[in-house]
Amino acid sequence: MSLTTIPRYRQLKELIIRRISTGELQPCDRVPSENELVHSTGVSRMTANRALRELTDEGYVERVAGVGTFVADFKTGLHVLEVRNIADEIAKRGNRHSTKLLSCDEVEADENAAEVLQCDLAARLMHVRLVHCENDTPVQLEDRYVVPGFAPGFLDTDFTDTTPGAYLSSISPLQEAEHVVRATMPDPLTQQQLDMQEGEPCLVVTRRTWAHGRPVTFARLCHPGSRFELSGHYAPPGAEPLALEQQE
Amino acid sequence: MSLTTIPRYRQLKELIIRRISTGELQPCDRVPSENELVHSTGVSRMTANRALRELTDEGYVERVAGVGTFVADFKTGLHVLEVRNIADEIAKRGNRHSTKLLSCDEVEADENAAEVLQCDLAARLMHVRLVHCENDTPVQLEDRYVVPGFAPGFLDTDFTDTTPGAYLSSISPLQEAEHVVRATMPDPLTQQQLDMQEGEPCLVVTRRTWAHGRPVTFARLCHPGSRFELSGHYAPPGAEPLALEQQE
DNA sequence: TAGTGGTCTAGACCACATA
DNA sequence: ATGTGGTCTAGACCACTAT
Repeated sequence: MSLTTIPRYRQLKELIIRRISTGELQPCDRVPSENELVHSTGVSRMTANRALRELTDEGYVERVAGVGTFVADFKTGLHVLEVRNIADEIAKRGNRHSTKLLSCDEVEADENAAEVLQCDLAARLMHVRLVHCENDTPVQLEDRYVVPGFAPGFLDTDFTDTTPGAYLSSISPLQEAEHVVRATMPDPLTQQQLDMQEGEPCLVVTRRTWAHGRPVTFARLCHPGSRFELSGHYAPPGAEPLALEQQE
Repeated sequence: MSLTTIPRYRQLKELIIRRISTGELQPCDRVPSENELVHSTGVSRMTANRALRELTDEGYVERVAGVGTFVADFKTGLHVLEVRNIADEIAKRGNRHSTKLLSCDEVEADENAAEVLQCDLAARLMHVRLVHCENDTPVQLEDRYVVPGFAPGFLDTDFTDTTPGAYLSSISPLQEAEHVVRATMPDPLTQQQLDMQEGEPCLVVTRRTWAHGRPVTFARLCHPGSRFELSGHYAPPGAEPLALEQQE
C-alpha cells in the first residue's frame, strides 16, 4: 500500500467499473455525464473527463458527442488471441456457418474441471459438445463446460443459431481470459467427427473465461490442421496502420 | 478528411512518433519534457501532458517522475500473440537456453519471400536457420529472412548469445506485426532437427514484422507439438487482475 | 534549488444532437 | 435552447530526483 492518496480520476474509474462488473449498469445503459459527475462528486470537469476518456480507451464505455456515455457491449472483444466467434469469422469470409449438436447435458465435475473452474468436485456443470461447419465442412469441435448459476437458460438455448460463446458473452461482460494453443494428434473419435485425414494434426485452443470475478466457462476448441489457422495482427495504437485492410 | 482541425495533442503525438519511427530518437533517448514542449510549441502544459501520457500508454515512451521522458526500448512487446524472445521465456522457467546454428548466409528472394517482404524477385536477402534448445532439448526451429539494409551487421552477429529477433528489435522499434499459427506435420528434415517422434505434429508460427513503414523480416518458427504451447492471458486494462501471478 | 512528472481546478470555446 | 462530449488554457500544489 502506498501512503499517497489514490487520484480522484482513478477513484471515479473504479467506481464506474464496479457498477458495471456487478451488473448494476448493463450494456447500453447510460453512464453519468461529465457534468453529472462534477456535481455529484465535486471534481472538476477535466478530472471527470479523464476518467470517462480512459474508460473509453479501455473498452468499458462508448461515448457519443452530443448524446452521452454508455456502457459498451462486450460482444466484440480485444482478445489476446483473435479467436472470436467462429460463426462471425465464417460469415466474414462469405461462407455459411452451421452446427451439429453432439451432446448437451448436465455432468458432474471431474478433477480437472473442478480445478480450472474452481468449483467443488462432483459439482453440477453444464456441458455441451458440438461441431461447427463452414459450408458443411467441419472446422471446429467445441467441448465446453459452464458453471451453473451463471447462465440459467444455457442448456435450453438453440445452438444451431447462437454459438455458446456468443450466448455467454451476451449475458455478461468478459473480465478476463486465458488461452493455450497446442498442436496434437486427434483421438479416433475426434478425427472422425471433424472428418479428418489419417495422420492429420489438430490445432487445439483451450480457453478459460472469467466474469463477475470468477471462472465461468472452460472450452476446448479442436480444429483440423489442414483447414484452420489462427491469425493475429498487431499495430501500435495511435498510429495509422501500414498494411492491408482497414479502409474506412 | 475532416474539415475540423487536428487537435494539438494529436499533432504533438504524431510529431514525436515520427521522430521515433525515423530513428531520429533512439530507444532510451530523452524526449522533450512537458515544459520544453510548452515553450517550443506554445501549447499549455496539460496538452503536452496528454500527448506524452498517451504515448506512454501506447508504449512509445517511458516516464519517470523527477527524471524525464525517454523513448521506450521495444524489446518487451505487447504482441498479439505472446511469442516473445524464446530465450527469455526459457530463462523465466529457470532453464538454460542454447542455440545450434544451421546456416547463415545471403540468398536470392524466391517468389514467396519477395511477396511477403515486398522486395524484388532475386533481391539479396539475409537468411538464418537455427535451432533453439531448452536444456539441450530442441524446442524451436527458426527460419528467418531479413531485408538487407535494415540490419547491416546481421550476418556477423553471434546468434549463440543473441536471438535474431532480439537483435532486430534492438536495432529499431517494431511498428507492426502479423502472425499466423498452424498445426502441421513436419517434413523429415525438420522432424530430425527438432528430435521429434514419428507422427508428432508441429506448432508453426509464421511472423512478419514491419519497421520504418515496410516489412523487414519474415520468420517461420516451428515447434514440436509435444514440447511447446502458446499461452496468452487477457485482462481488461485499468482493473486489477483476478487470477494468478502479478503480485506487487 | 531547479527541473521533472502527476494531478487538479475553474473557467472557456466548439461541434454536435435532441427536444 | 439545453446538454453532451472534445479540446484547450493558465494557473496551482505535490512528490520526486538530480545537482
